[in-house]
Amino acid sequence: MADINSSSAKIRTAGQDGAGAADDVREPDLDFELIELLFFAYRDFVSDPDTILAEYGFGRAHHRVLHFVNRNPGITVTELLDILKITKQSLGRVLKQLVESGFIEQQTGSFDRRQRLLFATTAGHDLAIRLAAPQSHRILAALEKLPAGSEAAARDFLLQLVNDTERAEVRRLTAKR
Amino acid sequence: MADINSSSAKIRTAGQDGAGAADDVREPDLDFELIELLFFAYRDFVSDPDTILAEYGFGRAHHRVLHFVNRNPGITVTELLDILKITKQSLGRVLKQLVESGFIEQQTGSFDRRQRLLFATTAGHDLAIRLAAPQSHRILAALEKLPAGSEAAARDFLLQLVNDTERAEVRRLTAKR
DNA sequence: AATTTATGTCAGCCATATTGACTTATTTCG
DNA sequence: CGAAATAAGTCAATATGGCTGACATAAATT
Repeated sequence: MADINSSSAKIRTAGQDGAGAADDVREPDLDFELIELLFFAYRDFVSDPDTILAEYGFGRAHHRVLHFVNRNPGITVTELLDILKITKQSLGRVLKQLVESGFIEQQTGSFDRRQRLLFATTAGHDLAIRLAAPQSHRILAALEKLPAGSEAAARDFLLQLVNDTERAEVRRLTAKR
Repeated sequence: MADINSSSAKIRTAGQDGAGAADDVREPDLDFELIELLFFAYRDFVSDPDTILAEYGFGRAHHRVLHFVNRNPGITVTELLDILKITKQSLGRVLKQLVESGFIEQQTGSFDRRQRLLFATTAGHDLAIRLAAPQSHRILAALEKLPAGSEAAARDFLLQLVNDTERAEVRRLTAKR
């Protein structure tokens, strides 16, 4: 293997040139710590259900859809799209698979017959609970190691991270029960 | 459009049948609230840099690679794979693009000449900062609305969400400066 | 009656991830 | 020294989950 970059151009190094703080790597006004912790926490948090999902040939997209349908019985397709922030086509594929495999059922709306209200079947509910369990255990295990009030603090922090325009809706969806 | 599911099978509904709490939707032992808040917070948090990335034809994968290279000058490919938890092939593609477009440079390791140490170029550093800025602003704006101590509480909570096996390493990577 | 809305679907494309096998260079170890 | 292990790069094939744009149908609204 030949050497790479033997004539090194302008790269940034971590000091050690004895010239003082001229090439300081720190960027003190940016909260890298929380940026990275959000990445690492989410990385491990979403990986929990993967082995369960693999049993059914499902992916994380199926998980998200099933979760919010189970939690919001009778939700419409449009409402689901607003939550997931994906396109109709992207949702359509996984939703169809969940319906065909018997985890979600559709009912024509009684007020507005254009709507297809979505419900988890018993199997869908059971699977949603199985998928939520390891994530919930991870959260509760974390909170057990932290002082009282940490759950409320975490809730408040995460809610404030949500877009201003979405916060009321997210509060409604998450805090209702 | 024909009706769907006119002969409805076993679906779960949200009460309203006058039969009491027999089909209660709540699952009191699962922390759905924090599960969902993590989803919503992360959904909006990672969307911040998208428009900047689109300027360069990059995606979120490029962002993650550039971020951790910029923050860890001289990181090896193996270390980067451990952080991102993706395969060598997945990393290879985006890393190659970042090198070819001049945001990351490689240097042969001096101790171990098999290694390719990764560094952000000046352009890479500048882009990494541009990408981190809206995420950091989102975090700081959230913390401004919350009581003192919320930053430490958020940090502690997120760190505890990380896998036990990874926590020490994540602490080392994030808390170092 | 015309328009808007909710949903579904087609065709195609792109980004990002996977596995498994294999190569090269280099280091480490017996 | 020679064998084995390691770091990195690459190949081919495949899957998932996003996207756009266009179009169709049914039903509600104006």
